[in-house]
Amino acid sequence: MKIKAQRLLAIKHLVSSRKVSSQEELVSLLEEEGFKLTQATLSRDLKYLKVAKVPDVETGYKYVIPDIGQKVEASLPSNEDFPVSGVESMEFSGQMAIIKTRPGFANGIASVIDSHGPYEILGTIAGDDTILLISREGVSKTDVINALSLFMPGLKEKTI
Amino acid sequence: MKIKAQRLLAIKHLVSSRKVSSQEELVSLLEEEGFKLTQATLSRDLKYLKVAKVPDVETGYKYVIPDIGQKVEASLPSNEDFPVSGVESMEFSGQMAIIKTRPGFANGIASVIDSHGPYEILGTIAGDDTILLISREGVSKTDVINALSLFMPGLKEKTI
DNA sequence: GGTGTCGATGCAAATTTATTCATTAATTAT
DNA sequence: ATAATTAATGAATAAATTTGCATCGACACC
Repeated sequence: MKIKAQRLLAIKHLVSSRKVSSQEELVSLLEEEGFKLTQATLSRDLKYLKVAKVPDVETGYKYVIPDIGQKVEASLPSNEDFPVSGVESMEFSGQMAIIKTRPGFANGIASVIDSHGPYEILGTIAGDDTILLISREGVSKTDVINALSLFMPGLKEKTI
Repeated sequence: MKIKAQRLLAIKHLVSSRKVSSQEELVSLLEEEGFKLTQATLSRDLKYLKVAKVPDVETGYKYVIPDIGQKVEASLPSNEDFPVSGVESMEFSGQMAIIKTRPGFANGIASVIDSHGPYEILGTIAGDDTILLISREGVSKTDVINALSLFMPGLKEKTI
């Protein structure tokens, strides 16, 4: 049906161009554009479009269009276990860990860790061949290793 | 009762390892792992972790951990309250603090901190976008924030 | 022309999720 | 230590979302 297709398009456009925080709000916006529908229908539309509801700092919640090709890490394509090959060792001290890398690799590896941004890791700082990693309070060494292992398989074997 | 951080980790793990389709379901799963909490708390946890609810063909809906690339906030603010404008966030862990900055800003901001040399701050180390700040023993988190706020107004709002 | 099927939709109920309020526990300041 | 703040949480409630059911209109077929 013609109207529905246009409406879906309008929904996509609205959702991606501004922060919509509830379905009722979106119904109003659609009405301003000449679409007449109820929230129930919108719920079905959003499900059809796979629009997700995600927490947002500013507005509490917002709807987002699913990203299609997003699994890119620009600088390190198609080499998933590259990072770990640069790691020489990993050792803990309290809630800190020191990761020794091959010379010059520390920054690259740290940026990989940062880009994955695991909840467990508060932050990292890299020198030339050493990374200092600070883990969040209440997080165990095992937690850290597990979190990193998700994208750095084999890391466990490097820990002392 | 276990610690909140552990619960957040458990939530993260559960959500990423299976398709959870409602908060009540997740409350049950958490209970099986020994966490006792209500749906209200879980709602807050999910908001904190920015876990999104997304339509799923199999289960209707599911929760997903936020993906890496979604920070498309490419706004370049004015230098009015430099250097705090370069600060993304500040978070404490024990007597350390991790300050996240915009890429490349860490050294500049750290040197500003060093040049003011507040008594409360033992020292800083800067990477590219992260500063590790070590505070003196006996100094509270608030002390640190207050000291820094003297020349970095608005920093308090950046702390997590 | 009837009649059946199907997709779209509204209404209202059911379900799910978010928030308010009050209380308690932690942390920090005096 | 004691007071003052701040953070965490549950119970209850409000708000938001999903869904069952009935209807309507378009189309196909007899």
